[in-house]
Amino acid sequence: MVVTKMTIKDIAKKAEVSTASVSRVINNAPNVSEELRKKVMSLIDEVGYKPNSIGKQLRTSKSEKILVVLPTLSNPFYATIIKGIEEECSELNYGVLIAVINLNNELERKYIELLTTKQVDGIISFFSTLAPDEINKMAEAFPYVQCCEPTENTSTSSVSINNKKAAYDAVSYLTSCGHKRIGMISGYYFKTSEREREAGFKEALEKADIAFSEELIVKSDYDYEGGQKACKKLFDLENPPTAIFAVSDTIAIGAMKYLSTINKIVGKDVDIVGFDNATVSKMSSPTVSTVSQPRLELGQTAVSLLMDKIHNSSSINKSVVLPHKLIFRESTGIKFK
Amino acid sequence: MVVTKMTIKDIAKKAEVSTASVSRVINNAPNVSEELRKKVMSLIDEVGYKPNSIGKQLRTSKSEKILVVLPTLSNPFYATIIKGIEEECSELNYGVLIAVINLNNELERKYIELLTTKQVDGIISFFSTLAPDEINKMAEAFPYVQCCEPTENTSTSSVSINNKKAAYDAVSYLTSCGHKRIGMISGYYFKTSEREREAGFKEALEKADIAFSEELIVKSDYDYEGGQKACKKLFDLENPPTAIFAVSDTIAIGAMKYLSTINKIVGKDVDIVGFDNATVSKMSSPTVSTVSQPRLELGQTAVSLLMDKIHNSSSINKSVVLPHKLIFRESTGIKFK
DNA sequence: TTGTAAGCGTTATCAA
DNA sequence: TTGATAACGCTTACAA
Repeated sequence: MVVTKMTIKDIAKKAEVSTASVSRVINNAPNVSEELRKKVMSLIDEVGYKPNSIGKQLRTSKSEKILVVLPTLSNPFYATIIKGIEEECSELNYGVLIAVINLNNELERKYIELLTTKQVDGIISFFSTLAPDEINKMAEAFPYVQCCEPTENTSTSSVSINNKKAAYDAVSYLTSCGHKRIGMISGYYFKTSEREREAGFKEALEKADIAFSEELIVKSDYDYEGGQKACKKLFDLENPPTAIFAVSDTIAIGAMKYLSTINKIVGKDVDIVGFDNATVSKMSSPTVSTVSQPRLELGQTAVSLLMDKIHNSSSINKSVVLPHKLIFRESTGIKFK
Repeated sequence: MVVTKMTIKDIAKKAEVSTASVSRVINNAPNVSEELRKKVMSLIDEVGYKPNSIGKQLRTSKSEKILVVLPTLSNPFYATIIKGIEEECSELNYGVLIAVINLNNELERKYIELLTTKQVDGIISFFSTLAPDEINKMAEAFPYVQCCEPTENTSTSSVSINNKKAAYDAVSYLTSCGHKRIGMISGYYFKTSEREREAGFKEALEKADIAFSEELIVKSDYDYEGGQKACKKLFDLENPPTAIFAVSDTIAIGAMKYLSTINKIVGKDVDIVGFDNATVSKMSSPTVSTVSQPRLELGQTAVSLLMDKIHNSSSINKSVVLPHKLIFRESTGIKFK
C-alpha cells in the first residue's frame, strides 16, 4: 500500500521520456522497446506509482467496475449470488461495487447515475423501483441487466429461474402427497416473482382438481413475524389447510412457529415448503423443505450478460432461465428426514 | 431518467453564456444573477443535463461517496450497521458503496485504491487483511475508519463495543447462575474481537474463582456446522461444561442442535449465550440469549468519525466505545422466557 | 456579475 | 519507436 502523489508526468520526467511513453508502458502497448519498458517499469515499481483512474476514466469513458443494485442487505439470499458475480468479474479484472436502495426511488436514481455518468460500466439490478419504460430507456443506452426479479413489462437482458414452474412443482409435490387443502403465504414486495409463484400455485391446484379460493393466498412480510401472522390467518379459516407453500424460508419458519403454538406438528399434521434454500432452512427444527435457486450460476450468468452489453452495445436482449430444484427436508414428512 | 450526452459546454453554448457561469449555477455559487440562474436552470431541466462527475472529481478530488469494506456478505450482522451508515450519509448527501473482500488481500488492495485514487472520499472498514503498519500509513494519508473489528496494533479512528467487557458480562451472568464449568466456542477469523472475548471469558472465570483450562475454549467456523462440531468437542471432554458462551448466535444454534442429539435440554441441562443478537437468535427454538451490539449507532458513529477525517485532515484519531447489552432468552433458563 | 483560461491525470492522434 | 500536444468535462483564479 505505497501511497504516492506521483503522476504520469513525474514518472516521465524522472525517466526522461514523454508521458506518452509511460502511458504506453503502463497499458502494455505493442510498440515500445524493451529498453524503454524496463526503464519505466523499474522506476514505477521503485516509487510505487499508481495511475490515477479518474484521469483515465475521464479520458477513456471506461471504469472497469460494475455496480450491483440490491433492494436490501438483510436478505442473505443475495450473498451467494454476489459471490458468483465477484468470481466472474475478478477473472475479467472488473471491480464489483454494491449499492443498497431500500425501496427508495430517489436513492436508486442516485446510484444509477453512477452508470449514466460513466463511473461504472454496467449495472446488475436485483430489484427496481423505476417504471418499466424508464428501465427500458436506460437499458437501451447503458449496459443494464436484471437478475432474479425483472420488473414486469421490461425488455432488458435478464436471468432468473422460472418462478411459476418452481411454485407449480412445489405445490404439485404437496398435492401428490394427498393434500386437498393447501394454503400459500405470498408477499407484496417482489411483484413479479410473487405473481408468477401464485400463478404456479393455482395451476398446480387446478391440475390436481382442487378448487381454488382467494382465502388460501395470504400476503405477508418477508420475515419471521410475518410468517407467524400469515399462518394464523390461514388457520383461523373455517377450513384450514393441511399444507402450506411459502415464498421464503423465513416466512416458512415463522409459520412453523405459529403451528407449534396451536399444537400442530409440522411434517405430520401440516406439511410446509419454503423458498430459496436459505441457510436458516437447514438450521430450524424441523428443517424446511424448499425450492433452491442456482445462486452461483445466477450471478455468473448475470455477469456474462452484462459483459455482452458492455463490449457490444448493439447486443440483443437475452432472457436466461436457470433450473430450480426441490429440496425435501423434515417439514414435509419424516420420511424425508 | 433522462439520458443525454450533453456537457457543460453544450449548455453554455445554448444559453449563450460561459461554461463558468453554468458551473456556478450548478453549484449554487453566491454571485450569480437571478436572471442567469433561471435561464440556465430551465435549459438544464429542459435537456436533462447531468454534470459528468468524473470531470468534477478529476478537478476537485472529491467524490461525495464513501466505501464500506466488508469481509463477507453472508453475515446479516452487517445489514443494520450499514443501514445506520446509509441513513447518516444520506443526510449529508454522500453515496455509500459497498465492497466485499472475502479475506482476499489482493482484492482488498484493489478496493482501497478507490480511496487512494480519490474515487471515494473515505473508507469504513469492517475487517482488514493488511498489516498494521500498512493500515496506519494509509489512515494517515486518507480518511479511513475501522468499525467493530479494528486490527490490533493500529491507530486509526474506530468504533466498536468493548468486546472484553461484553464477554465478561455474559460469562459472569453464567457464573452467577451457579455454573462452575463453562465452555467457550471462539473463532479463528476475527482476531481482535475473539482475543478480547476470550480474555473477558477468562477474567469472568477468575472473578468467580473458577479454574480455567485451555480445553474449555474451542475454536470454530462461524456457522451452524461449526457450532455443532465445536460443541461435540466440548461434550466429548471428560468433564463437559454445563454452560456455553459462543461468539456468534449461529454457532450457538449449532451447539444447541448438537446438544439435542445427545439429549441435553438447553436452558435446563445446559445454558447457552450467543453473540450479536442476530435475527436467527429469535427464530430458533429455544430462542438464544445473546449479547447485543448497538448496530445502528455503530454505523452512525463510523460515519461521523469518517466525516471528521474527510473535512479536517488533521483530525485526531478517536476510538469510540459503544455500550453492549445482554439479552436473556430461553437458552439460559425458562424463567427468562 | 460574468468571462477567460489554466489545470486536474490520463490517452490518442499525429508527426518525427 | 518515440514525443508533442490536444482532448476528456469540470472548477476556479483572475481579469474585466
